[in-house]
Amino acid sequence: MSAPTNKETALQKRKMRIVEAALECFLENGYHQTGVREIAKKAGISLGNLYNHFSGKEAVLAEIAALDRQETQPFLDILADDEQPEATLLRFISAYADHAALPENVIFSIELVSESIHNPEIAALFNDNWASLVGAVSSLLNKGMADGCFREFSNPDETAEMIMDLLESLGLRLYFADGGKKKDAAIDDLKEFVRCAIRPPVAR
Amino acid sequence: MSAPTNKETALQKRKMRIVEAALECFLENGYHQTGVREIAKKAGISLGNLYNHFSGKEAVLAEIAALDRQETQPFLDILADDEQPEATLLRFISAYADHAALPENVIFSIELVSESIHNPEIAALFNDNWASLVGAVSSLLNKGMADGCFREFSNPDETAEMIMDLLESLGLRLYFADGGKKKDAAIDDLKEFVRCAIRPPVAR
Amino acid sequence: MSAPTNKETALQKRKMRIVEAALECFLENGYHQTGVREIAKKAGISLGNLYNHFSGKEAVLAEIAALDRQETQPFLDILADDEQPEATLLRFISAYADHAALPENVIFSIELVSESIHNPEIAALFNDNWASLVGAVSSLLNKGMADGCFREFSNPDETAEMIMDLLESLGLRLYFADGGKKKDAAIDDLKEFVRCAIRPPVAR
Amino acid sequence: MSAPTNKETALQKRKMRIVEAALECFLENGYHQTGVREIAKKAGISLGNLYNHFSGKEAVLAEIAALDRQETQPFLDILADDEQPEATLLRFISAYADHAALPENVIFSIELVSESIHNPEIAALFNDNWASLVGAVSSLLNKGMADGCFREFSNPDETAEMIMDLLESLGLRLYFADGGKKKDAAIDDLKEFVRCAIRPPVAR
DNA sequence: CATGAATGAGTCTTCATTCAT
DNA sequence: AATGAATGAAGACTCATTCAT
Repeated sequence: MSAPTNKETALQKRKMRIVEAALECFLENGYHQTGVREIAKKAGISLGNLYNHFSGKEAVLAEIAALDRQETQPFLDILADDEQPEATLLRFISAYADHAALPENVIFSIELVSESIHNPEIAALFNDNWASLVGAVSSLLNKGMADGCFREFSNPDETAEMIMDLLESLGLRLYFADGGKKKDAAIDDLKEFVRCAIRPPVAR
Repeated sequence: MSAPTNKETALQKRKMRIVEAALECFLENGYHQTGVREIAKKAGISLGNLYNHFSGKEAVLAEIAALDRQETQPFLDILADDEQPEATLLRFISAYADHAALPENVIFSIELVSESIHNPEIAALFNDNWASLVGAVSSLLNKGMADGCFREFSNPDETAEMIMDLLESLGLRLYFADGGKKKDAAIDDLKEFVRCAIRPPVAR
Repeated sequence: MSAPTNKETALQKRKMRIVEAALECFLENGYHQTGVREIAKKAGISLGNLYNHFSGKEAVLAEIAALDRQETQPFLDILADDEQPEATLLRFISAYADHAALPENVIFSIELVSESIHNPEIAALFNDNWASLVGAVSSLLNKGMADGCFREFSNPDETAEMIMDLLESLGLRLYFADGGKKKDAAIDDLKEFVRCAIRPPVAR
Repeated sequence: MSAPTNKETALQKRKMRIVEAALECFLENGYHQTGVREIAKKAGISLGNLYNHFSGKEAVLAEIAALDRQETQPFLDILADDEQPEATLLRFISAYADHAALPENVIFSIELVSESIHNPEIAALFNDNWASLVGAVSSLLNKGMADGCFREFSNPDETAEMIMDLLESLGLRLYFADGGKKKDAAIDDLKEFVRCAIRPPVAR
């Protein structure tokens, strides 16, 4: 494998510029309302040249979705620490909620879900990301069950999904509440809700 | 109140036909991918005539969103029975989950949320619906707290929102799982999750 | 010939209402920018009913142009007094300039001329009106020539046309000057110009 | 100043082709009756490409109006010679009348005036052109007054406007007379009229 | 790799007019 | 005479994409 030449990294930088420009546009006006021209302009390149880097508008969206994967890693790292499952889970919730509550992430999540419905390729990327997070949470739940610090879930995978659902939904809710709701309080409520939902039948 | 004339009802029927046609189209191809021509064609009327009934494409979407309100009523009715809060809540969950899991409802929810981001009018209609459901659930939670059959929520409203979030998310999840997941099992898991989340600290 | 019944006059009134409404619309937005719906609405009748009175949008315009003829009469009356040709001509100029300077008349003249280019029927009506005025002025010029108070025109008809041109143009100019020009001063200048143009070679 | 590249001139040529095509269409059917498709077709380009050169239909009209300015220059040149004001003026009248009598110029003038009423941008372009001509005529009149070969105008600017009015109106009149009137005779009559209108009180 | 002119199907919407009631 | 729903062609304009340079 040859080391990346300057040319190669320059190209990647160019691609990055496009992706970033596209992301900005999508967040501001939505995927469908954004024109390829607009993206190229914001990226500072010519319209035609964009097609030398991406096969089309959709490919740009796919690239963004793929890059999203990178942002997932820190959360997987948090979940990897399974010494104290409950503490870890709560730490994860705090961290992920902070991330999911960013308006840009809310908007982009919706845009992605919405696009997923009629676009299998995007759906696949989206599911991938989701599955890796759910899998990690699920592992933690299993560990906690084994340790006896969580109750017996009849279906840990499903429980993991529901916890993730709550986190994503929180972002959406805060977005539409539009400042009228305190993020930190909402996160605390979510933690309380989850803690109750996973604690063993008899309080410790 | 004067009785509706034949003309009036015929007009309403026509409007209904358009709304139904539009709904079908939106579900099949999404709001943005659907052309006004397509709607008119499916409704069996001329393109121009559609504009005699609606001011534009967006107005059709708004009408659909407004009609959605009617579908909400049965669930409010269920929640109104607060004799046995827990049983009522579980009944509501079953009913609403069934409803939210219908592919058409999933798709339409997403389409509506997605549109809400860049379209305040739709956002308002959507929020209205949501608020009425959350309010009803919240009332029930308060009653349950007073009765002692639920734990003390530090914030019943937020709890209600989370329960609703779980229900909406369930639909989405089942939709993307695309047959690979059993609806009934998932609903049971959700009930279990919520039951644990709201029960008093010491098991009854 | 039977006397007009109440019904007949009511109909004419209705037609008048339509014509007036149309005129208002045309002045405000121009003939092409005005929709038939708009006219009907302003006239207080239904869209379909307008077609019971006029064969179409163009027919309404034609009717307006025809009615314009009536407004011409007073000026023909002024010109009919040929005792003192110069005084009469100057009186006519004052009166017609006042009329031609009204914004509504300017706009309508332009609209009519513009439409005349691609529409022979309108052109005919327009020319009719014009010809009757030019004819009357021409008669006056001939009388003045015979009386010796005007110079010998090599072509009185053409001279009459030019005087009328100056009057119509004055309206247009005042319209676009938009308040920056004094109407009365402009009329005085026009009178001076015409007086010089028609006086005999040696000053009286 | 860098020399225009081949590309630049090719582009300007393309723009010219569009402008010419549009002009043809406008003359034939009028501005409002002409569709953008028609222009593109006549220019031999695709519909969409027209929008790469002009922001819209109106911009094409504006460009035409702007180009009209160039045609004005020769007349300004004629008027610049103020050695013999009367001779110069008469030469100008002949030249401008010839120009103004061309059917295409008549039609286009009307179209432009008509559009000016509801469209300030076009009005501005139109006024510009007009003002430059009136200004030049006015200068000449002033020179002629100083030389004593013209009478004392109480308002030379206004007089200049009236002379221009006569010229424009002549075109219109000849257009509607539609062959029934001799252009040259009409021009002679106009010259006679103006000569009388500007000569000093006592014949030379 | 870079450019932006060129494409043409596609967008929503408006319009004058007709017609059943 | 009166209504307004129905028609469908025409309106201006946008778009993702291609291609010659």
